[in-house]
Amino acid sequence: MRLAGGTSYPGTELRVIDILLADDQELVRTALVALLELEDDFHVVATVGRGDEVVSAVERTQPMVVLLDIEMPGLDGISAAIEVHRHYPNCRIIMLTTFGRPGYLRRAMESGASGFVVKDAPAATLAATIRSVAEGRTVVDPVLAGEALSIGQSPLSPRESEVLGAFRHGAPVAEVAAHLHLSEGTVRNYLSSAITKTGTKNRASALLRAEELGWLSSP
Amino acid sequence: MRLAGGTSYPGTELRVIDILLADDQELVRTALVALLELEDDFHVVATVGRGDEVVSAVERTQPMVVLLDIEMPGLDGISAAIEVHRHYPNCRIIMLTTFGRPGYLRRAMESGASGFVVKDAPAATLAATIRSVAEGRTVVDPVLAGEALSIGQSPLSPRESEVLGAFRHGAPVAEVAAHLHLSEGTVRNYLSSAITKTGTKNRASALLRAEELGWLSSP
DNA sequence: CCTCGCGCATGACACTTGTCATCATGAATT
DNA sequence: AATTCATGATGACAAGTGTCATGCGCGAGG
Repeated sequence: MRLAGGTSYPGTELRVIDILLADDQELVRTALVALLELEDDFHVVATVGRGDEVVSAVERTQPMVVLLDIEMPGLDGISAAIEVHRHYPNCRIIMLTTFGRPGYLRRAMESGASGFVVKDAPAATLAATIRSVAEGRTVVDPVLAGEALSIGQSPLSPRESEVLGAFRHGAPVAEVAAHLHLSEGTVRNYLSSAITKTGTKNRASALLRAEELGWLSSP
Repeated sequence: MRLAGGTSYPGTELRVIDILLADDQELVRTALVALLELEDDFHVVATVGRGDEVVSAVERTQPMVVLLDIEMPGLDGISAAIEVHRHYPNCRIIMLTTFGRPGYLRRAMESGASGFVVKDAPAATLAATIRSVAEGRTVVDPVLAGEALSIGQSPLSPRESEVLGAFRHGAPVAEVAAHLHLSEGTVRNYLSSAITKTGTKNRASALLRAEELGWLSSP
């Protein structure tokens, strides 16, 4: 069965695409395998539930395409993509994630990914993306791509996004300052400029906005 | 094929369980359908992507079991469960969610659900839960049930959790006070006691803790 | 070379938050 | 009838937070 994309004529032999799937939720992972295996030109050769298991699984199974969720324990999807791309540059990577954060998209593509699909997309989109990417093309959800271009990249300096991100657990300034080996004043200055640049009025909303745009560095 | 649970002998006729699936992410929804349809005693009669479409879909298709994600646009899963349970008390409900918030579990069961499965669980667990629930039993992940019992219910008064929840978007006190038609002082008092009861030091961490335990009222 | 941006720091100031004491009301218990 | 308790309010005070001016050193680019 084919959900979308590609062409196959009677008598044409099928080129099976070997896929590795990385997603932290077991049920979703298994379900996606069931979905992908409905296509007769897809074959899932391995699945992993942690980012830090991706590279060794790629080594073992040599898949053609790797589907990577961004939110994963151990190692996030972007970092995993960088690792895979460094060791196996011929291996195609598709990011598959819940949120279409424009900043994520940019970093994903810079990390060596060839495709970006949100979990809100229909199954046909995923199938079509896998086939296109396997053939060497680069595929990004057009809506997302437009958003990413219109919003542009993060206005936050690396340090600003690092400091802002350090407040994700609601710690007070003093703790964050100690943790980053900075003075409290410095932390408040970075915070202040991050608040200004995000167009918000306090750290909490700055954090929310930065997060929804994918402007925060490493989790 | 059967992943787990139940018994079937050669010659025994199969009782097919009609299922309605509600999940906001199209890809996950489709994938879960593919997974469930692998079982020859499951049949997915309808899927919806919004909480406020659940009841009418139940009316139309009269499923035996409803699988409800908690996070959904339109109407959250718990409220949807209450509606379904009121109109169709014979229809069995299973909550299927990303997080095992103990508070969610409690409210889910009070809302008339018969089962609670986290998306981290293996597919066999879901299948077994569906079969058990269809036969009239009540099934809750034992780990989760233990947690819920050990933590107990929310110590926050309804008003406290409402006020605390109003800070989810990072608004300052003045705005929240205006929005809730309260004086600023009152808001700060509720906030203060919520902070105390969650054992935290500021509203941000109070919010995080309350959220992770499922202590906040309506989204 | 010299400016510009970034990283880092200090100190001062105004404003926001968190805590506490106190008080009033109405509903539910005892 | 007395007590408890959630709701709602005020005022005062201490901490925490956000802004700004100012300073220094460094590296990249005009």
